[in-house]
Amino acid sequence: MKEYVLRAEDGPARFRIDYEKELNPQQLEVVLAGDGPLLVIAGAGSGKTRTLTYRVARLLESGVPASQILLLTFTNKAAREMLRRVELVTGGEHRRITGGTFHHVGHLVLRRNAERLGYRSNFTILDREDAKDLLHGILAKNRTVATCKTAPKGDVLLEILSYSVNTGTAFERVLADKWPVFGEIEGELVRCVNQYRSRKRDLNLVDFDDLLLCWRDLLSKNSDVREAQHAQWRYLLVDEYQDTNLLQAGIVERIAGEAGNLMVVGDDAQSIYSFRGANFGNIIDFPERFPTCRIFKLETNYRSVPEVLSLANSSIRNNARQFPKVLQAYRQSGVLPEIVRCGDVDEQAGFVAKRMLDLRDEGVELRDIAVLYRAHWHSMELQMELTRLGIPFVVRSGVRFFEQAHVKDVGAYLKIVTNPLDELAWKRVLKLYPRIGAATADRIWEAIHTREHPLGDLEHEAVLRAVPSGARRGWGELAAVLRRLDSQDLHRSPSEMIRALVNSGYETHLVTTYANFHARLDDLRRLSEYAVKYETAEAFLAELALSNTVAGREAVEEGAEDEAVVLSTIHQAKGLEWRAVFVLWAVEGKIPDGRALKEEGGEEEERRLFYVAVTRAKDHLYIVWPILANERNLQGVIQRPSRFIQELDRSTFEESQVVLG
DNA sequence: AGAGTGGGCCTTTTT
DNA sequence: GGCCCACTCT
Repeated sequence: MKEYVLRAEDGPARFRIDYEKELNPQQLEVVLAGDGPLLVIAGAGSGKTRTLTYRVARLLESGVPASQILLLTFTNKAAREMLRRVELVTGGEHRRITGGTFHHVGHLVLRRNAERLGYRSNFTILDREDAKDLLHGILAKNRTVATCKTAPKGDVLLEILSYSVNTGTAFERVLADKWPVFGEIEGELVRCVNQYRSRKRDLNLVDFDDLLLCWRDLLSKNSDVREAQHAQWRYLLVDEYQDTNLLQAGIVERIAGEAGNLMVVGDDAQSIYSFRGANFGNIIDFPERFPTCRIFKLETNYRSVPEVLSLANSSIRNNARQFPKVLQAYRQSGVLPEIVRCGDVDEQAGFVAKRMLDLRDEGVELRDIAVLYRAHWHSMELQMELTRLGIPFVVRSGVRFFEQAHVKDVGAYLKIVTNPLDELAWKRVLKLYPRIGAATADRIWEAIHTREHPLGDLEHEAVLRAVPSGARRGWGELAAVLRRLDSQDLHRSPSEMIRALVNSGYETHLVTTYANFHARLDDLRRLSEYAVKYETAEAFLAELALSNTVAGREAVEEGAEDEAVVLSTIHQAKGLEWRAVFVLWAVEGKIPDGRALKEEGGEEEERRLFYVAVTRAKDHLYIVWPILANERNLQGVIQRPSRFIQELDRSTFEESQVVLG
């Protein structure tokens, strides 16, 4: 288990920084500000990370022990980047600060206080797919729901529940407001949700939301815990505050206390996560919640040429709800953004690919180019075109690395060994063997989980009775693998466990099941190497569940994207920048997304998303849209350019049209 | 009865 | 690519 109590022997700082030289006056003010609550409104590209980094350095320099600093970010990537830069600035002193996503730190807190919350400390974390499966199973067993025509599927019910948890709204309320179609089976759905909650407890499982919920409740109900954490983390810094939800704000506020040293940084114009409960009000109302707070603004943009910035400003001006601020360009004038009209989807892909090659000839490296879009599948045609032309690319969307079947399978074996009551893991693994499907898996699980020592009784008569004769051989193999993984000679090392698993049968499964087994085997080899960092399977599994695609990919295959163009959803591009950015599919229905528009405040959120997309560009910005596209079963439907294009000031862009030749 | 396979249909964003 | 359903095979 990773402990979050860090070095006790923090000494005085041994580095010197010339803050006046490194920072602009606005940034400097933030960095040198004294104790108490601080709100920093940081525009896109205004050196937010830089400011946070120097603020941390300054705290260390003035004698604050690293162990008293808690740095909360939104993504793993942001966390790693921040800690790396702190280390750089402070001269590489290995002063460990508690840093990570809310979920990550919540996990550490929960491990430590599991018993108090009614869990055993070897609990495992459900990722989205696991949680969905668990709910699906409960729904399928409910007669009323199963026979009802308009019943939610597992993933929909999970979304409703998650939204209710993250916004602190009663489940029934969310159901009535946002999913009225399910009104008639409300009572049954409530029952299912309650079953889901108790199943998690019985099986020693927590989902993503529990990591936050348990933490918040722990702080609310136990003044001793609150005081301990308040004393431990005397300095809290929170990045991307505009995307935090009520739960997260509650956690931070409880730890910091009313006059605590809480610094929150964010940009209301870049709030794009309200669909999962992010609360705009956290940042807007911060001054009211913390009456003694001081407010700072960072308004100089260092990233983009003024042309890109004018376009961005011209767009976001159309939003009513925002902090007034004027973002100013620091850089010299460059080229105007281009809005490119293409004949159809293939031309759109063709244009982007060709322009990429031109840019490369002009000296822009491929890794400095990104294509951004609203939804995963919007990049399909482009991927084909890039493949055809041999242009290397990495896709930062779609199926996540850690969510691929073979990675999930390996995780499931490890989960069984660490938490033999993990029903989902058992069933996933069982179904990998011949002649074992859902029904047989259920029966075997029933026989196993009632044993006092599930892993010790694999060949017990009572268990064997549940295994039909056709499946006996597979069961024998599985039992042997599990005994091997559970044996002491692997030293409980997740890395060795993965290797042992691959060597004792799983490789055969891959070879017989997947055409691309070679790539998958490579993945597992890298996964095993990556796992060396973790001493216990629990720690490793938690990392698997809490890491997103980007982090996972990068962690596992370092440097693979050195020479490649990046394809990403706009959401995943937040906080990043490239010399050239293409915004794909800028048509009504895609950007803005048709469904998102139906949500309250949907148009403004979609506009902020557009704003995030365009402000990723440093030098070159292309907004591309096709006139014709296929929709459902209709071919060649005429598209309308995005309203976000139409409302732009005409002087902020140049229009062009694709002529293929 | 239950395992396995193929076709049809849909596709928001994520810790 | 994922999910569901209908169909066939054991």
